[in-house]
Amino acid sequence: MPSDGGLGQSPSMLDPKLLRENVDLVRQGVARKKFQVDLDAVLAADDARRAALAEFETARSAQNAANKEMAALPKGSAEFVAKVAEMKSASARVKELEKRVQDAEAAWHAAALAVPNVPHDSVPPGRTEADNRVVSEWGDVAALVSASARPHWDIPWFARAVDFERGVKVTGAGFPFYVGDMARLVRALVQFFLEEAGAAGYQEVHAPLLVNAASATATGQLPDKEGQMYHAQTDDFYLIPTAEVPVTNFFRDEILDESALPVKRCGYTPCFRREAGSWGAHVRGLNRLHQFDKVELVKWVRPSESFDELESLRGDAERLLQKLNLPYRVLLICAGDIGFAHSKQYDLEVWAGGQKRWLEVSSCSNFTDFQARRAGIRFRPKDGKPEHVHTLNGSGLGLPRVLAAILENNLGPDGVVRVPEALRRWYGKDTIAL
RNA sequence: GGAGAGGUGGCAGAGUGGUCGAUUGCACCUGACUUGAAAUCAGGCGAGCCGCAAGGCUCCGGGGGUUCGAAUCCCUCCCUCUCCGCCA
Repeated sequence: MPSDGGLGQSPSMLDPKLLRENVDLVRQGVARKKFQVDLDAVLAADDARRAALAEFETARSAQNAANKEMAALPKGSAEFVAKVAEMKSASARVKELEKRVQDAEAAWHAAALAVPNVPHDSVPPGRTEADNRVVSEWGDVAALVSASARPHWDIPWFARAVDFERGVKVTGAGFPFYVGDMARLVRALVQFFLEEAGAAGYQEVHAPLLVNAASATATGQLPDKEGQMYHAQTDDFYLIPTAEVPVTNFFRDEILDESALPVKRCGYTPCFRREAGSWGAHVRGLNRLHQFDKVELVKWVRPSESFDELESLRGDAERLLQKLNLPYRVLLICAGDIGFAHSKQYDLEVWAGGQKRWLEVSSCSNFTDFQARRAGIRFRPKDGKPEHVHTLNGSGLGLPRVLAAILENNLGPDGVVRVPEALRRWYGKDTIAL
């Protein structure tokens, strides 16, 4: 159930106390990101809200006391009747003050929603993706240069294996059919990713593909990216753009046992993205789709351990590419290119030998307490008050671009693609060609 | 989709207009007793916000209303259960 909080409990994304007591820290952090926000306006709204709250609480306190006295009075007595008359105006005033508090809280909350998470100290400065830092590379890209290399959409049998035209007829652009061996290969990849995640300690969940507005808000898709999600309007549900949304919301408004941390979960789901306005010239074939498959890794961890957990999460994602023998590089995303809710983010990019391009197949991020605050996910320390957990997630991995890299990197002169050894257990043979 | 019954603290479950943020049981924590444990006894035990503090305020599925006063009455939405209908 969506709990948008009553009086006195307005969930915000950034810790309001952090903002109040360390404005400069937040100001510097936000300045490193690409988002613009008027922190002074947020602070002013916070002041206004607290002032209104104090005034309301004083009036309410008096009203409560008077009501307690009345409870002891005989109902019909003259004293009682006089008191009722007296309290009428006081009651009206309390109502008015309460309304003012609600307005002030709504204004403050709206302002606070615009404040992004602050980037971690280890995040490099920069304005655009050109400033992202390559922190490691794996595999031999040069070895993939060959005369027969070509983009996957130019492989003669590709149009039969991944049928975009039939997809257009049945649904629209970006909803292809995978046919025969290609469908098998998709299934093999899903199996492989899930098995690997399970072996790395992630508990598998099979999640809802439609979520309500409260869930989409908690993980940050709403209100920011409303236009990027498909919306089932009759029931007001959103098609998930990533398993991150349902999987992270599993624990929404819950307090976890500290002994259970870190909680690690994985889930395979199709993902649906409208990708409005982002269709460019080099978006062809499997590079960008409206519906695609992905296995997502999600962690809920103690705040003190979240940045170490980010490193191991990234390692879990990297291992998949290594086992598939696909060359890749790891980017540490710069402050200016990092997401709104993110504190630190690594992207994994696989080398597609035919297109001779790097394709993003995973994004591994630490959201610190940003999502947890919005989603109300806490843990109870040994002896103490509940604290927000830190949440992390990463793709492990997104399918279509991995598929593209497999096709392009393993294509022989004979037009046959050799399927990575790691997939044979589920794929059943060692080549694909239709 | 229709009819009916419900939604209260970690769980169970009282409470139908005022001293109820809420009886009680279980679970849990502390202490006593015990060699230790169990049993028993005593005490404690929801969350959030404002405040230097004292203290105050809010929360009984969500939202709105009636009232001096709402867990309790009204409206609305969501959800759960039972029966009927439909259906992979």
